[in-house]
Amino acid sequence: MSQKIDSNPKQPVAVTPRAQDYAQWYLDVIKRGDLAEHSLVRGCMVIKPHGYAIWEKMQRELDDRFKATGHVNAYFPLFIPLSLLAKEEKHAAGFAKECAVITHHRLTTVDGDVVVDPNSKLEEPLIVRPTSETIIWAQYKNWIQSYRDLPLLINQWANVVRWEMRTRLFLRTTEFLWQEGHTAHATEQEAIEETFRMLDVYADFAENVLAVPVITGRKTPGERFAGALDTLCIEGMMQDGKALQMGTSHYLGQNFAKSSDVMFLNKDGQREYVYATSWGVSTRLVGALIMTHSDDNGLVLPPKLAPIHVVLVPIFKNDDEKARTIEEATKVAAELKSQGLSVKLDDRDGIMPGAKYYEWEAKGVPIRIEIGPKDLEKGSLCVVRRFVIPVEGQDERKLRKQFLPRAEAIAAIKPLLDTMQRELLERARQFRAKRSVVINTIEEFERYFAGNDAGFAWVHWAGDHAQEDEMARRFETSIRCVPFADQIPAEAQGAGSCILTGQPSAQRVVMARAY
RNA sequence: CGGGGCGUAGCGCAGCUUGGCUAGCGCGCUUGGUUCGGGACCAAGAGGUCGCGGGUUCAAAUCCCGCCGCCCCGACCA
Repeated sequence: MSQKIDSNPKQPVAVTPRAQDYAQWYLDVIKRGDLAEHSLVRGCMVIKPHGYAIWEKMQRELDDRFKATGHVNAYFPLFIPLSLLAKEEKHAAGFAKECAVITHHRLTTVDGDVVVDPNSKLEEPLIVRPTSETIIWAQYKNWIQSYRDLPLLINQWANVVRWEMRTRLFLRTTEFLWQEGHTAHATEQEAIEETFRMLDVYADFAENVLAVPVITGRKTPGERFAGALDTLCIEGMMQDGKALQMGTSHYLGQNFAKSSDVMFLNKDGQREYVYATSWGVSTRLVGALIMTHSDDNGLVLPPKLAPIHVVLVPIFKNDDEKARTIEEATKVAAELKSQGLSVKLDDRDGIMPGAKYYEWEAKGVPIRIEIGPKDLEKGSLCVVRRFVIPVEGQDERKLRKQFLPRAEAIAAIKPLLDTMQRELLERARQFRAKRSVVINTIEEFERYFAGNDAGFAWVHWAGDHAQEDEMARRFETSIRCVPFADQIPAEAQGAGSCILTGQPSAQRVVMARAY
């Protein structure tokens, strides 16, 4: 039930301000940005071309990084025999509640209705993959004989299905797109190094491409991936102060090698189980992107992920001006394209320039260039940034806009995109810093999360799983991660005592509400 | 699965309480014209199994029964 917030019904429904209703704002940004929509299937979404283009850019960046670290892509089946999934007990138990199950393979017509043919029951049900460890390791068994076959470094881009009870566009849908890396190693140490290496890839990607600052750390046993010995993660903070898990990297030990019986002959001629990792990020990252950078005008994209870097809007009053401004815009577009930029010329007729501005802003295009008759006369271009770091006492819209001599303007675009990329990361860092706090007592903790500006609480913790649940019940918070040493800000360093139990604690953890 | 809400044109809704003319409005869409430096205007159009199935009635979007679907809030999760 989206509510109209525009008093003037003649105007299109704008984006609900963040401050008014954050959840609705998120949905509005997606809608106005033309990123995705609900489908006919409950819990599933349609990723529209603009949203998919962003995902494609993420894929490209990630895939390059995977290749650079020695990985190759492959593809494994969507369906997993039930017995295969069941082999690794903890893993199977972890996913049991959210598996789609295929039980029949044929339809038939009864009295004009198309129904499932009861005679087509499968001997063994198939599970739609919630993740592919089991099916992949069933193959690895045949691929790995010797230490010479290791390491095996494979990634796949795929869809997976997890039958969640409640869904949100991009953040949690029944079907989603992701990549899953599955590697096999001869030694524990090598596998653990891989787990950390890929977490670093994710962290680098998050900060340098998504412009989302992340905390790297380790999940507590209760939050660990089903079947893993260790789960590492990157955690981001959204604009409502909630944490979002943006990627995970798991050290699986020999669990899957044992359940799939994958052994290799080492240099000493002895048979050993191989050591495994798996790691993944999903289309959830699009949600992270939206919730980190976007504003009340709609989507804001870091230039490195923007499907369109620059949109050109010609402004004209008559056919003559139309011809001349479009001609100039076409030239400018060509010059920008030759710099490797992605450029869109919006020469649609019958739409007011202002309407175009709103539309492309809602879609997150970083830079707009307006070209009107005055620019033709002066040999100038009007360059407008999608966002600007506000300056006290100055009109933001004016601040975003600059009139530059043509050549100067064209030369300025790439540096400006770089600047904007940097500013987004910096802005997000500052926001996170502002919404992070060191807390030492449970009373203080309670007050903090009772307020409207809660974010990350750095607290000492020595509790167990049950006590984590207690915290969740009382405050709706969870331990997002046990951060690595280099992630801990100066003011949060040092040992102390657990916020709940008072037991000694070597370091602080990050607690927050989470998506 | 528990609690709440909603299904009427592509989107957002009114109409239902108290059954009745040809089912309406805004946005969007099409065509023509005037416009165009921050969401244009005028005119003429196109577009509907009123979620589905029964029932009551001379007559159902409206009343009754059954079903289906979606959204929101909670218990699970990338």
